Amino acid sequence: MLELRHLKYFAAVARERNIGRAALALNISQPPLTRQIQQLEELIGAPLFIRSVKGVELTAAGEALYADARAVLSLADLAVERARRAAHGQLGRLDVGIFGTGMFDIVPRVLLKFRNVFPDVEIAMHTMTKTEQVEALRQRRITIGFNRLVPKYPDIKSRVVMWERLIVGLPRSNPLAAREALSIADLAGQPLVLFPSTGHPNFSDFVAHQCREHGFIPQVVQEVGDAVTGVALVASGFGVCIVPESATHFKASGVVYVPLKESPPTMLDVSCLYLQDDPSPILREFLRILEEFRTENGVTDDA
Amino acid sequence: MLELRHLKYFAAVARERNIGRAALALNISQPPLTRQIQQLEELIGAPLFIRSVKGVELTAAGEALYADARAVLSLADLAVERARRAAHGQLGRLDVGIFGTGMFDIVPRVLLKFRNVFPDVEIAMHTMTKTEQVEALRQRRITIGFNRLVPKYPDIKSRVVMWERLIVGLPRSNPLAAREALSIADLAGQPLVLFPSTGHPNFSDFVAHQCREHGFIPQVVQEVGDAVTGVALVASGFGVCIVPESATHFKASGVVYVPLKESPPTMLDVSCLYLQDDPSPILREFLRILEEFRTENGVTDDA
DNA sequence: ATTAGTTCATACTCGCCGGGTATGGCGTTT
DNA sequence: AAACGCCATACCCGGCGAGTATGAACTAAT
Repeated sequence: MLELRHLKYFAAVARERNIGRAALALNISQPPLTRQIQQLEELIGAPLFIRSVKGVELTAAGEALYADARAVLSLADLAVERARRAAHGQLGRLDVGIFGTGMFDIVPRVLLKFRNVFPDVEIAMHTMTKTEQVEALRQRRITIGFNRLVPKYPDIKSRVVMWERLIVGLPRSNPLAAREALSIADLAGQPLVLFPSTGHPNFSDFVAHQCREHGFIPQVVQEVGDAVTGVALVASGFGVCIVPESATHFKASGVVYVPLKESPPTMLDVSCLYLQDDPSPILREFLRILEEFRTENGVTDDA
Repeated sequence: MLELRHLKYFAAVARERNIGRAALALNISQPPLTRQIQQLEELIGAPLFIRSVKGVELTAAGEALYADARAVLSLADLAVERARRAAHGQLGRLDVGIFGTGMFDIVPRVLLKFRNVFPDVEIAMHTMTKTEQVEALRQRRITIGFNRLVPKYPDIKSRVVMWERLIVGLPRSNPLAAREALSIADLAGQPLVLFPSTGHPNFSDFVAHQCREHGFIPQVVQEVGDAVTGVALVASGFGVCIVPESATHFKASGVVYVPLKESPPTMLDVSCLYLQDDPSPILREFLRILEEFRTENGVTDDA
């Protein structure tokens, strides 16, 4: 049976054009090397070297094999090296579930930090809803997910990546648009655009809850799927909209963003989800990077 | 030390996701397979499988190695196969030295026949003079050469590929251009364009000799390097030109080709040269094809 | 709960084969 | 003729790959 040993020895002899010198280079004695070469020639079914008094030279078959043998040997070395790197999470693929407004600011910053440390890990991003993320995590289609307001699941852990302030998006025509800051109470009676309504608890529920806390029932004029659509509706005068701060990265003409002055300002999380018992070394490395990110930015799990 | 055995066994286990079944497929028993996998894991420095009661599944490192292992194994198989084919002359490279008028007809026909039988042998053609061909053969830069009027060398054998008739190229304005056929004697007094003058014996010497045989001293007006230049000079009225028949493949306006009627017509060889003791299987196969070609066309070594 | 049936791991023996030393054959060099 | 270089052969030893028998851990079924 062909073994890497045969190819390694053969390559040494082909390189040195001399069996004795090759044996020296391989740190073995000459006779066993001769034997291995003979075995290989028998396996191929043709001589690989023509022996002369000066040493050996390659036959056509030997020439052909030499080219391939080097390729096999270096590929085998590479395979071992890559397996080692994969074991330490330095190689492979990180599938990430992302969501609407998350992709504007915080998610790219975290992923960029990760990519800087592990440039050989391919990062694939998939936009999906919260429930899709949970499903995909369980099926191992993604390794981590980013989302907000994540409920507790028995098999899924989560870690807050950052806390975001809430701000109000209004059409420039609205009288409140001129204010320096607003209170949630100021929005009583204003037509509200909410999003999204799927996957409880969600941002929609969260905003409605905040309104009730401040003593009024929100007047919902429209529910949409994502923040971008919401802001678009605000721009065309449908009403006002409470959005996380990162939504301001989405500029829409005719929309003014005004901060909320509640103190401490009402905060909304962006969290990272992952499977409790996923042994992937890439995940472990990612979580390490995430912890660094949290301490750099002073993030804790409480609001 | 890593061996192909490790990769082969590992690939089988990775494919079956089960050590026992993989052992069955490999025609060995289960314990040694377990041991080999453990060895491989120790070599890599990380587990490749996570064992469960249902069987095994790949870790990230295992996943990475599996992809590479298959590549190494198939490349190793390919290497053996290609070495075998190279040993039988079915793979590799045939460097051919060719010369001016040879490339018009006979050389392509022989090489095409060879290519049809050995499509995986790369054929490289190099135009060079007779002396360059001999030099290149000795330095193994070419495996075969084609040429005419090849002298005997101690280390080089030659084999006639075909015999060519001689014909006369004349400008249309020349009175002899109207004849059906010419004798060499008819050319007495005509201005002759000869080629080439390097590398004796050469075609130039050959033609001069023929003229003397027919009782006149040739009146040489110009010597040029190759047949194409010679015919070009004839076209512009420099004189007449004796060329091998295959030169008629080079059409030049204003040139008329008239056969020589000597009986048996004076013949010129195209021969194939090769190194006496070149062991290359490709050369052997080429010579075999060449012999076929000779019997098909009834070629012998005598004129 | 017990049993039967998975799966992979361990313990031990056997025999092949890779690697060692010693030596021989052969051709070149001095 | 002698000395040298190179590869091949002969022979021995020990490691390791492969085999059998058995254990350990867990699941599934009765």
